Formats: sequence, C-alpha cells, structure tokens
Amino acid sequence: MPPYDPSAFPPFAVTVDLVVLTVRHHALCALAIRRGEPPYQGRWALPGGFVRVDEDLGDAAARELAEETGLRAQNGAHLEQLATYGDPHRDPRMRVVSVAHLVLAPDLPAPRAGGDARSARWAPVTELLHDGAALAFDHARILADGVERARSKIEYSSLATAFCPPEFTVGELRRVYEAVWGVALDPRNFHRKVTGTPGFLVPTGGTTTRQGGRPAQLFRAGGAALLNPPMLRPEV
Amino acid sequence: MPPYDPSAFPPFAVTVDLVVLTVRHHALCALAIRRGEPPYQGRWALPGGFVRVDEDLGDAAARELAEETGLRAQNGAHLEQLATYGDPHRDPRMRVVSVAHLVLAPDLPAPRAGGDARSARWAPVTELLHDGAALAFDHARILADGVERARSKIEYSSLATAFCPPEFTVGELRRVYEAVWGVALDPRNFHRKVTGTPGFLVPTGGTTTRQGGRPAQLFRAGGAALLNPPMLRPEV
DNA sequence: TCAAAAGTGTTAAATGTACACCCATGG
DNA sequence: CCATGGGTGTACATTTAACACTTTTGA
Repeated sequence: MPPYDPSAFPPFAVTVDLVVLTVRHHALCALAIRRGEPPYQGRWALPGGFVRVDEDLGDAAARELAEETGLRAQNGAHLEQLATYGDPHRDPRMRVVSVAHLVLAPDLPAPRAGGDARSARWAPVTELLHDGAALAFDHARILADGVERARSKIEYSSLATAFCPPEFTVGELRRVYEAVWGVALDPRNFHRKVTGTPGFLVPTGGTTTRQGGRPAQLFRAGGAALLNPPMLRPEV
Repeated sequence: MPPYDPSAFPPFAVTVDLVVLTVRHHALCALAIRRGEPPYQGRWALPGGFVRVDEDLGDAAARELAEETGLRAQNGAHLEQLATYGDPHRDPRMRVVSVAHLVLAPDLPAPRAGGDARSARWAPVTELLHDGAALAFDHARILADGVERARSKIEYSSLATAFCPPEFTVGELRRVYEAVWGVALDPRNFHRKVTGTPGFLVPTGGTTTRQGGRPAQLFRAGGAALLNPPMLRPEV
C-alpha cells in the first residue's frame, strides 16, 4: 500500500445501510423508511446512517438498528455484514461508500422512526422490489442482495430461527422457510428433518395450541450454527 | 440518512485489499507483498491500495490486481468482493476502511511487484496464517476469511475451475479440490460426479498425458455458475 | 362430531461410498 | 513389462420424497 497522499485521494463518506427482514402474515418483509428530504424526497429507502469516527462497522450497524427500530442485536435478532456498495455516483451529493448489513428479526417489533410511525413500515419485499416501488439510491439492489443472502443462508445454517420468537413450534419454523423461499414444504418430512438435525432445535418441554389443532411441542434454537445435513430447497 | 455534516463525521480513507489464491505444488497459496516502509516495515502483507475518486470498488480491485500481478480479471481469474474491515485502529496512521476482494487464479503467473520479484511471493496459506508469520495490519484475519470463502464456495459453485488453466483434466480439477480442502478424494467417484453434474464441464475433444499415465480427456469450464448437486466435502 | 394442525410409519427412488477391475500411455 | 494415472461397473448403505395413517386439541 503506497503512502497516503490526501491530495491524490480525496476522502470518502462511509455509511451503513440495513436490510432488516422479518416474516409477517406468511410474507417476507423488509423495513423501509420514507425519506423526508432530497435527494429522493418522499421515496422509500433502507434505514442507515453515517459511521462515527471511533466506531467499528458492526457497531455502527447495531446502533442504527437500535435507533430506528428499538431492536437490540443481542435479543434474538441476527446481524451480519452483507456487502459494500461504492459506485462513484450512487449518491448525487458526494462520494459515499456504504457497508450494507443484514438483520433477521422476529415479527414482534412495531417500527418506529424517530417516533413517527407513518415514515417507517414493514413492506413485503416483493412489493419493494417491484418496478413501481423505485427505492432510493441503489437500495433495490442492496435489498435484493440481502434477500438472496437470507434465502441461501437458511439452507445450510440455523439462521431461520432468528425469524422466530424465543420459543416456537416446528410448524412456525416451517412457515418461515415457506415465506422466505416462497414454496410449500411437506409438514411431515420437514418435522422429521429439523428434529433429526443435531443441534438445530432443543425441546423446552412446553407445548402450545396457538396455531390451532393438536398441541405442538415448543423448541428453542440449539447451539449449532451450521446444519448438517442442510435443509434442501426444492428446485426451481 | 441524516444530512451530511463534515464536522460531525470526519472523512475516511477507503482502500481495497486483495486475497489472491492459487494452487501450486498441491498447496493452496496466497500472494504476499513485503512492506518497504512503516508501519509494519519488512512484514508481509496482502496487496492493495487506495480507491480513486471516480472509481468503483470492483474496478479498483481489478486495477490493483493488474498492477501487482499482471493478471486480468477477464482472463480466467475470478474476482469477487469478500468483506469490509473498518476497525478504528486497524491502521495506526489514520482511519482506513478496507474493502477486501477475493481472487482465484490459475498457477501460471509469476508474481511481480513493481518489477521487484524479491518483494512479492506466493506462499502457502498455512505458512502465512502460522503464528510466527504475523502479517501486517489485520491481514491474517482477512486472509483467513478469504480462504474460508474459497473453501465453502467451491462446494456449491463451479469456481474451482478458476484455479485451472483454460483446458484441464478431471484429475487436475480433483487436485484443486484436494489442495483447497486439504483432504484426499476418491478419484473414481470424483470423476463420475463432476462429469455428471450438468453444465460444470464441457469436453474439448482433446487429450493430454501431461500428468503421466493413460491420456486424459481435456475439459473447459461449462456455463453453470451453481452446481446441482453440490460437491460434498468429506466431513471433518 | 368435525376441521385443523401435529406427529409416526412405510415404501420406492435417488444418491453417496467403497472398492474391484480394466485401459492406455511412457519409460 | 510395469508403474502411473484415467475411467467404468457394481453392490451396499444412506438419504429423499411421497403419502397413508393416527393423535390431540378447539369450535
């Protein structure tokens, strides 16, 4: 790396953007914020903000997440770095490099953006990625990358449990997979598969009938991060 | 995203670092550059440099790759973004955010760094990640992340062919998998598997005896990016 | 009593694994 | 001739996929 010559390499602004995903009403949804000022005033965008001088990237993402949603990354939600976007013209005001992060959260929280519920909402990703939605900046691309990451990662990791409350049933977990992948899964084979994968689920002993029908066992996420064997996504 | 207030958010330097991997002598190797100046003078580091004002991140990575190795990303080599590292103290001089990229290249090229071969070399990753090696900055962590990405990605994508010359044999491809994963694979089952995976390999019609023994068919990489079924890495 | 969701059993097909065996070359 | 790597056949174990069937609740 050559010595730093500020005149040859003007500085950049560095931001974090968040793809916050959850499953609501059997649909994969993302958190969107309505922009109150130019550019892209009035358009929907991903939550995000500037990284502070003394702050690591992951810390900045966690801080923005707490500020915009009240969610704590500790508390069930999963936070990981997604990718970095640095097209010279992605922001018309200046040169901004944005480190996008992916958050997977349970359905519980109601969005709040500075206390103004009208300017933040959960929207189905199909809607946000539709041609007419026209998210601000390159946020459609970032959202699409985040959704793709989530779709592939629940296949070989235990991350699908991050979409569930602390205690959940096999059926609830199955509906997460169905919503994220957009397919129907055989409930009987799914049950055998997840309960047979070591470290994925641990029974809490309790049961619930909140989904109707016969009482279902309650589970919480086991320690395993990687699933072996993986969940198989039905082919396209 | 709030308005940009430069006094509140001092600027960052943005760099790209490169994890350039190849397979030489049955070992997974990475390109290392010896630092000629402080900090970490005399220590080995990953190649990299500052992103220019009007340059996208991928373009900066491709440019650095060409400058430091003569490799063109077009020509067989594979280039993808890896991850971004932004710890406030990762560079003692100033706040630097580095967007690491991963390059997979065939064995052919001899390293050259500004024409000085003594200051650039291919080193086995086991050696570079050994405690005594002490790569500069956080480059050991970046290299480890790149190796892990390569190990998992050749499992479900056709990327292993990026380590091979334009035409290669099944045995040569197998030795790539063995070097990257550090395991021995059954040559017979491997042959059936790769030739049976649609879109992975297309025969060129030629044969070669460069590995000795019976002449082997030559193949080139097929169009498929994702392997279905995936190659299975033998369990640990 | 019925609908709904949970959970178990069973079977056929597909896939993975181990290894015996033959093939075609260079030395 | 023989060592070396290339390639095919085959048998067995494991996994997947489809679906019949039983269980336990609330309405």
